[in-house]
Amino acid sequence: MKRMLQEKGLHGFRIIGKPIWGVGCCKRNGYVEEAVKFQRGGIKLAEDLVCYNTLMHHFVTEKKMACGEQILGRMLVRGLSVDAITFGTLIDGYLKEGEVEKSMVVYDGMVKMKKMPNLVIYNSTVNGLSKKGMSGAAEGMVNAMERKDAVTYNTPLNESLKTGDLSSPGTGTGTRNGDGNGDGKRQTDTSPFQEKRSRDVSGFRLNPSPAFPRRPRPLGEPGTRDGTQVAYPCNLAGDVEEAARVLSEMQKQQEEGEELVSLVTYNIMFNHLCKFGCYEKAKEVLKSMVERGVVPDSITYGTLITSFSKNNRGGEEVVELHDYMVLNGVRPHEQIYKSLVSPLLKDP
DNA sequence: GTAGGGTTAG
Repeated sequence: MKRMLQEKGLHGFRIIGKPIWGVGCCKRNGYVEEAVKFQRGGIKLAEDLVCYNTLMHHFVTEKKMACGEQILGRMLVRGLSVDAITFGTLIDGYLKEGEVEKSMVVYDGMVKMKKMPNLVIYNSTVNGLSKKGMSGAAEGMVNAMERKDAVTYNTPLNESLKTGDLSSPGTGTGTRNGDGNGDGKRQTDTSPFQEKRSRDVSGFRLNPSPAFPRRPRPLGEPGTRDGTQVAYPCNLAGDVEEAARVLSEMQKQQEEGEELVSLVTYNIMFNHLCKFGCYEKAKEVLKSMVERGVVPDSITYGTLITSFSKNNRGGEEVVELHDYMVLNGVRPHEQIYKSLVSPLLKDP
């Protein structure tokens, strides 16, 4: 039997008894389906917390929320322990489906079982709320959170920059988006959207679930340095200059030991800086990122090379950018390299 | 020694 499992690629699978390499291992090998079939087919596989959590994650990413609920039910019925990861996975699944209410129901259930929500669950919720346009609610959560990390801010920052879509094609190239633009956009594009957004938020505020949001931990840590709160990036409305300012504040706090800026944060900034034509600023930020020891990845590469090429910044600058990133450890996005960079290198 | 959850583009 064990050999059969191994032949199927289910290495380390155990038929009950000892420490296991359960479904988690199958998943790595792309065999979750097999594991599920085995389970249905009466072959007894090890059933423990990690195994069920892995199944839960699988169902949730397939958007099979009913199955996720079933997994939770089965765990409870069998008296298995259930932890924050079990609940967190389910909560995140609902939020990704835009089902804020249902995520709150699960959250309440968790609290009733005396399980403390952790940072990941809060981040997940902030992410879900932001993507639903409920920036006010998201901001409320962030303010109520005691601990935060880079993930906490990434989605709100991204969403906040997206909203002020000043699409002015054609004028894109050298124009800096100074103060003048701010007035123009307020009168035209964004106002209907903002109205809708604040309605959503107030709707949320009128019917909040009793225990939600709540502080992550009642830990009254005496030594917390306060007054160093980062301005929460909730209403940047496409103002990249302001965003860049917020970023440098966050970088400052990073130096004081708080992990608030990550590679993803930089990638978000690059994306928006380029969209708004702030190429020089983008290069500055790239430099400061590298100097802080953050290595660009293929998303960084793709974002920067694509927009620099699109806007005809000149081949030289694109190549220069490519070289700089490669020298600093990026593995170029292959397709983008082939289509945009290597043609520039042809020398007859 | 061991496993499982959250963030960015196209």
